[in-house]
Amino acid sequence: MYDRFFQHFTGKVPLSADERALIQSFLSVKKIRKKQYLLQEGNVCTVVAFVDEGALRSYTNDSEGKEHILQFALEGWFISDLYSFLTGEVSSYTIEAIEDSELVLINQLAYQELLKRSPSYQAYMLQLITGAYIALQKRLTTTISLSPEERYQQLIGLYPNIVQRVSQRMVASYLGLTPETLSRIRRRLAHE
Amino acid sequence: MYDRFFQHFTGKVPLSADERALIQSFLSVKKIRKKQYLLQEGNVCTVVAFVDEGALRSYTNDSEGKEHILQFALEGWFISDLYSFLTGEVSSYTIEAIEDSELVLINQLAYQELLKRSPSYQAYMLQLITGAYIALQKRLTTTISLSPEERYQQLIGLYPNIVQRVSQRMVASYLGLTPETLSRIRRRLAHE
DNA sequence: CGTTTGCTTGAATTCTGTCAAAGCAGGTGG
DNA sequence: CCACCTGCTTTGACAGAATTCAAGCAAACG
Repeated sequence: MYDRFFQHFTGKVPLSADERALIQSFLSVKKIRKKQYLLQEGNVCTVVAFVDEGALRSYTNDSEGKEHILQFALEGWFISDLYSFLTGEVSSYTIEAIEDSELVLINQLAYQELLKRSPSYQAYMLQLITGAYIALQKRLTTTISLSPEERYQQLIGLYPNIVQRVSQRMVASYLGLTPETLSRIRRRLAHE
Repeated sequence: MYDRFFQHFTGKVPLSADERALIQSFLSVKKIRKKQYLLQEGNVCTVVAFVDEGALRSYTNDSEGKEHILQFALEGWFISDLYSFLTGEVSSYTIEAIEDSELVLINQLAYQELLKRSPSYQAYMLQLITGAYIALQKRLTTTISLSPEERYQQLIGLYPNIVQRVSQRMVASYLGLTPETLSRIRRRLAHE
């Protein structure tokens, strides 16, 4: 159940059996079905979720009600609104399962307690947030400095598995395009 | 010299005189003139800079050589490419002073040593990276979900001091617009 | 005082979004 | 198991918005 999570963990930080047991006692497992929400806009984000199986997305709605996807998360990825999770402010994001999924959850109490009690967990979390920061910086950089076509090509180059599992309208939303424009870009690229 | 830095520090984490002395021994001060570089694209980012006086910006160049500004940093802010700083990979960003500035620098050795030796520093750095993450998330969200006009209005609402000290072409670059388009947006807003 | 740099404005162009329609595919319920 | 329905993708025509190119003007700088 928690195997993939601890595989990810020990890939970054070594872990004794005792400490693993301590950490595991603070975690929980949640199954979530396609189209169900893990977080809804206007609520506080109370968990950090590790994706053991399935796929999720986080998005925000603009003033016209249109969705803008911030992130996809497949197996082995984390998803959360760390801002809301850490500050307790309400979130402006929604996190939704795009496939039936199985998650390992860390709630806010577990997060704070484990930071105090487990040095390995502390080291792991620092790496996790650093990794989230780096991923976000890359996302912002490509968003502001590449053309729509370049953004699409980079996405299929870096994450071909995501494009296969996610509908084109979601890819379009992630890239900041309408589905129509993405369809035309794909046609142009297919005709070389 | 280091006063403003430690003021910022103790605003987040309490600090004994001994620990302050230890930390200070690892820091250095650098003066940098307008238009000089703190980091150039293609080099490794070797420092995290705290702005004691002045203003800087970080930007990246796209395939057509156009600049896209990622961040401004005024007094009391940090600026760096944390990705390059932490991983040792070369940076795709340039950091440039836009005013004569005075900086407090932390290099990579100091960063690692202080993490080992100073618990307060460790706690401070965790908050710093978390803060950087949160700022980046806000930046990305406004970039992908607001119109150019909304982005401009939010910027002058949140950071009126930045708009006053930075040229309009830089504001335009930060907002992802040409200077001409920003000029037209300002005209529309002035005519209500 | 001359040169450079930044801001504004206009006109033409290009790209993306919008609206609409049609074909397909997958899922659901009878 | 099949018919239907809903949502996704594609395509076309059109409108709208931003970029590009060009010029003029003001302010800053050496």
